[in-house]
Amino acid sequence: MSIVKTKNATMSDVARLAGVSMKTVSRVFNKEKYVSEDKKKKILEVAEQLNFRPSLQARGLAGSKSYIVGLFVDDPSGDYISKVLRSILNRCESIGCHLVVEVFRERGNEAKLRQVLNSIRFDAVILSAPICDDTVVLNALRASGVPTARIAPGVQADDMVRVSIDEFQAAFEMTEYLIGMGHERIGFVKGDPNHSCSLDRERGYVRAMQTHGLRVKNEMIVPGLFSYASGRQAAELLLALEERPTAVFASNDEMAAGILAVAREKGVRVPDELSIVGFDDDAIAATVSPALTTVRQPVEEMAGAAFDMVMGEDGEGEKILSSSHGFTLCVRDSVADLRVR
Amino acid sequence: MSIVKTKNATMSDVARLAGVSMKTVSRVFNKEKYVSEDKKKKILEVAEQLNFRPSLQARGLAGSKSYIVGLFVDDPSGDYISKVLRSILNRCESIGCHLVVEVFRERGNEAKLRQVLNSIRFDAVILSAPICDDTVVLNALRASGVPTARIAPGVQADDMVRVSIDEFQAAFEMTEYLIGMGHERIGFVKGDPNHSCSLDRERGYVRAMQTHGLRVKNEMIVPGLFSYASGRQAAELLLALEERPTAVFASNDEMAAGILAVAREKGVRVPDELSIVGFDDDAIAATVSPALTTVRQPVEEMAGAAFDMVMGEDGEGEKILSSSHGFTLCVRDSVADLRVR
DNA sequence: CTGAAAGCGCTTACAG
DNA sequence: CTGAAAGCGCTTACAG
Repeated sequence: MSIVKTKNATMSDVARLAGVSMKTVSRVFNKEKYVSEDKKKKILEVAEQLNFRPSLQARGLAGSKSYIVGLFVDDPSGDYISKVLRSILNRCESIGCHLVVEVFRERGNEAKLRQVLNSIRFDAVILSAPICDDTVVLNALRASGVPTARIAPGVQADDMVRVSIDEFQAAFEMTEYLIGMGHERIGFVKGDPNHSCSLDRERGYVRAMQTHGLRVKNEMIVPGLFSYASGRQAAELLLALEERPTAVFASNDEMAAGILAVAREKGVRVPDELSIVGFDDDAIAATVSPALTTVRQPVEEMAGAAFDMVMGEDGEGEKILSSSHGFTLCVRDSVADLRVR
Repeated sequence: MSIVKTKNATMSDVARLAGVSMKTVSRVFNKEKYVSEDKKKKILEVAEQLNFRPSLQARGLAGSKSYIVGLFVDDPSGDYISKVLRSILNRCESIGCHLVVEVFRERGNEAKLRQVLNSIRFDAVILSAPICDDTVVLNALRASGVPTARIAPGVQADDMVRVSIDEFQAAFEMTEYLIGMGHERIGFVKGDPNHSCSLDRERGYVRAMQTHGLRVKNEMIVPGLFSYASGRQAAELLLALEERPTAVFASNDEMAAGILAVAREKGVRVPDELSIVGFDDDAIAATVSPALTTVRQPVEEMAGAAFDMVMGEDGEGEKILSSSHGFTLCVRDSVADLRVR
């Protein structure tokens, strides 16, 4: 019943057995230079034998680095966050640090913020949307001095790392694509208004319509929340219109999938009677049928870049604080070419 | 450029300003009893004013608790893990501890295991499949004395917490459901052989077939890996058969979605010409069209139970080490009733 | 109900 | 290239 819990070896154990001081052992594990090869070898040998690793808690307390990076999300679900997670976890592994995930469901949750920021010392914190635009969070992070990276931010914060794509341009091009396929009555489903990209995407749509001399009707722009369910609701509105759109641009793929489902239930053929496009190239986009034409954004690459920049901030030389990433129009089967009719 | 990083207040700051010893402050923050109400009030007041929270790193080093729980996964993606994550993150928040996620891609990765287990002191570790059956991991965890919970484990380990559903029975009932709908030629797509549930589900299928006097043909059982792509491959095999199945039971919903897509591409009508059922009630199940009939397992409830049990292990009284959860047959639109023909 | 002392396992800042 | 001392911010084990 009472299994002996083998106590971990400590740095001083290693030092003693290797016949050196703790400081020298510390040097080896922190990859500092100025350790003679033979001592280094001996230390590594003893450490291996004792199965020694420096304690995260002890280093975090004693030193200036914590080997912990934080990822703050509003919701840990969904394909988008999965990609972010996967990418960051890979990076953490390769540099030997660890990821702590924290959930901030509502905006400006100061209690949670203090709880987290005052108790854990992070080497860096990465913020996904919409938290990356929560000024309460940003200010607290700034006050605490933790290097911070923001993925797809909206509000200005020039002191923090940011990665993004040109949301406006991507939506503009997608809309132009639809127009190029002969569509004129194009509906638009907005994203969650809490996400700054929602407005950018909407403006891209509007601008493209205007640029091509097409009328932007209010009834053609309906609200959405980035969820499948909200996509379904949007579809109900759009399909109830007297003059139905021939194409709908949903601000993300989940909503596009919801629209697709409703269309099918109502016997509206996609893409023949209704073309549908999304945004993100979420896993769902290639899965539904017809597969969704969408805007692919390189989420993993972006999250990786955010990590690299924010963890490199302390280095000497000029620091890179911002990177803009490319997007691709991913053409699949959900758009009809009206020009061939 | 050089913003003053406001140094966090420490417990001794609070003690000094409140006119008590550190130990008393410590008592308050650890909710120990035997602190007079007035001192407690004063301490809380000062702490609030100083915005004080006990340091995770310091408590972890000094005390027996670390306030860190680990979640080990083989892949952080997918709806299943998202649910696990969400559930555990909720629990962590409510008891004031933090989640560290670690990825173990291959089995028996001793290097990573030592790295993680020797450097971080966890209060508990939660293992998802298939890591929960990796004996190297289990032994290391046992040796380190960290309370461990396993979600849907296969191999025996009576000293560890486990949560599960009756995979065999669920697959049995789903197969019986298909048989009850008049199907006799029922194909089966296996899951990833690394997951113990795969074999259980297959056995449930086989047993149900036998129980109802139906022939289990080898060609009707095809391999799969729980991925959408492997579902597609399985569909190619099954649909190329001279005697096609009238129904296919995929070991999870992602594969079922892949089968559905291939069927549609080949002009095979679902469910009229081919019924398809899955397992998990993954987000994708309700999203595809027709919506998939599937087995719903209460993943969040299971993960929550795992957390509660493993964190309660230290308590006095008998500890609950195992919980079995209910599943539901979730009937949607992907099965044809052959009896009405 | 309260507190003084020691110690957790490292890194820092120095000194050599 | 190497090391001795102090200290990080708490909890533990005692003593009262």
